[in-house]
Amino acid sequence: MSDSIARFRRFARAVTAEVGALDTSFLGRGRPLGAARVVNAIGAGRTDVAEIRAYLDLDSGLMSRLLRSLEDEGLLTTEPHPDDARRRVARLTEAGQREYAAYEDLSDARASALLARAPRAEELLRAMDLVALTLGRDRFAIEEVDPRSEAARTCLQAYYAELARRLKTGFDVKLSRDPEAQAMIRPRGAFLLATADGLPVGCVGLKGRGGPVAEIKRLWIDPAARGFGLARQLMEAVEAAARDLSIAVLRLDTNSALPEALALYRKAGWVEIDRFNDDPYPDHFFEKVL
Amino acid sequence: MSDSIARFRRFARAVTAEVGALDTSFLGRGRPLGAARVVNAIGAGRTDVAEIRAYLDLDSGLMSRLLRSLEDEGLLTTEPHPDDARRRVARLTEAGQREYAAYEDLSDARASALLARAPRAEELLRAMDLVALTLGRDRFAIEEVDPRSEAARTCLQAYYAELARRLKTGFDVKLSRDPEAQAMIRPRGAFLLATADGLPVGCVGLKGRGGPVAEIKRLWIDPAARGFGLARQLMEAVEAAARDLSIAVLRLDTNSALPEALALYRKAGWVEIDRFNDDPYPDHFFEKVL
DNA sequence: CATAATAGCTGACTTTAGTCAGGCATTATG
DNA sequence: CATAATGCCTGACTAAAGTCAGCTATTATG
Repeated sequence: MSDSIARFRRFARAVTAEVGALDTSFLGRGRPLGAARVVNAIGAGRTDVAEIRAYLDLDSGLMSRLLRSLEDEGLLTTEPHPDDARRRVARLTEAGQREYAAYEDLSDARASALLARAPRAEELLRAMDLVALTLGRDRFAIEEVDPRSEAARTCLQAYYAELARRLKTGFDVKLSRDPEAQAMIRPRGAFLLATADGLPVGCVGLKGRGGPVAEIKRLWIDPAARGFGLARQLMEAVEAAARDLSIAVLRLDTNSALPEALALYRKAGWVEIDRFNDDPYPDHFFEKVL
Repeated sequence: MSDSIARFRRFARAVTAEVGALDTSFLGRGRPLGAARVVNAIGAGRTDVAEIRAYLDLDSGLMSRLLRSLEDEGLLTTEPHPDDARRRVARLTEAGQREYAAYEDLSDARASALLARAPRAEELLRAMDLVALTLGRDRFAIEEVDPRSEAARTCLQAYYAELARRLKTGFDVKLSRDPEAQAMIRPRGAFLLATADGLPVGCVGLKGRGGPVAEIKRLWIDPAARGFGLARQLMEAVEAAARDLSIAVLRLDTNSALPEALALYRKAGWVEIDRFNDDPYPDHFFEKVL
């Protein structure tokens, strides 16, 4: 398949040009690229000098000089790290934050200009998601969030939409047993969100009733994030959360129109049991003793 | 949709890291990036010095010095352009070709390493195609080729596969009137191939019988290249080719399962006519007087 | 508590990239 | 055929990036 390599490389050429153009636009703010990158790294939350150095792959001497020049410009201040006075942390001043915002605006403007001229923007974004997640040096992060948070709701909406698409019967949340949020918040339950580079890419809910039995609900992975073992990671994380909440037995229901989910549960040691609710959508029921 | 911007930018971060890593790997061959880029540009077929300069956006002084240093290394030779002695053309020596091959190997290795770790490589490539074509600074090129050439056959295979997928009846080339290649080669007809950055992305055939009436066949556009008006461009090009061959009347048949094709023909001034063949697949017939 | 390791800083570099004015052939143009 | 324009070259820069040895202050370790 040398053709795949040619296709990959056509892609690489196209994005190289795009990346170069963005760098050039950064120069427009009268500061060399190295300094601009430092401002952006700090603005993005990388405050530890060593961390920035590792991220940007800079020599310590060069890093030091860049910090000094940005300090002279009044864009940042440095101070010793509270836990270790050998290390330093950098912080943007107000002027620095304005500069960072200006760089962000440049990037945002490029992004929206490009999206605007794309004939099928949503399809393009899905493609970009897949590429970003495959190339991504950051792996996935899993955190516990409120199921009513915006990120959680984004995932849930996508989950409902996918069920509606894939179940032969369609899917209407109102007809299903929609767990109220409290059941998926500690101390009764939990709701886990998986993110990649800050954007939500998957979720799973643990719906408890205060007793030793709880249910796994709403396991969903962004199509672009499938194939990386994220569902398994989320399931492991939610089982850990359940143990933490002293849950002894986990249950879940699912539908045979979702074969990848069935396969996952079977492989992860879940055993099939009889129907335990009268929800109209599921046709398979599983249990796992922790 | 500020979320789209966030998604775009996650993509940009991921590919920036990837691009940077490739550049770094180029440095491993003991030559600054500028010089490496020149070697690659020439290796890729850009021999004219002015053309390389425009492509890499280099100052004439800098370009000159890079050429000189590569000449000193024995990687290339320059000579005056045969048509215009002010211009120069650069040519890689054998040593230069070996260096170019080494750079190509580095790129290929990165590409295949990345593709190997992608869980769904074909889906990833489709995504990359779409991104590359949307960002691509090079627009499409249309050229006349032999319908039996490899690139043409790639398109035709994809065309047949798509018909098989989209027609309710399925599609079997053998049951259709497959024009023999001679009918799509001058002087009887023509076959046009659209490429993007060297890779085939669409085709159209003009099937003539020597008389004033000819048929348009095999119009196909790579899904990743749809929405850019390429079908219209190909139709215009094939009409021009038909005029060039003194064709007076063009005909074509198509199927209502391909609504975008029907819309295109109607918009381009084609008028619907009665069935003019007994091919089992088409259910719509069009004509255009040139 | 002496010693080693770590994080960052400074000075003194080199290399790479980029800029600009002027020059020399060569080619186009009125 | 004089003049202008073009394409490339050279010299003489400046700016940015990257390297390296040695320094100081701090923290970890046996």
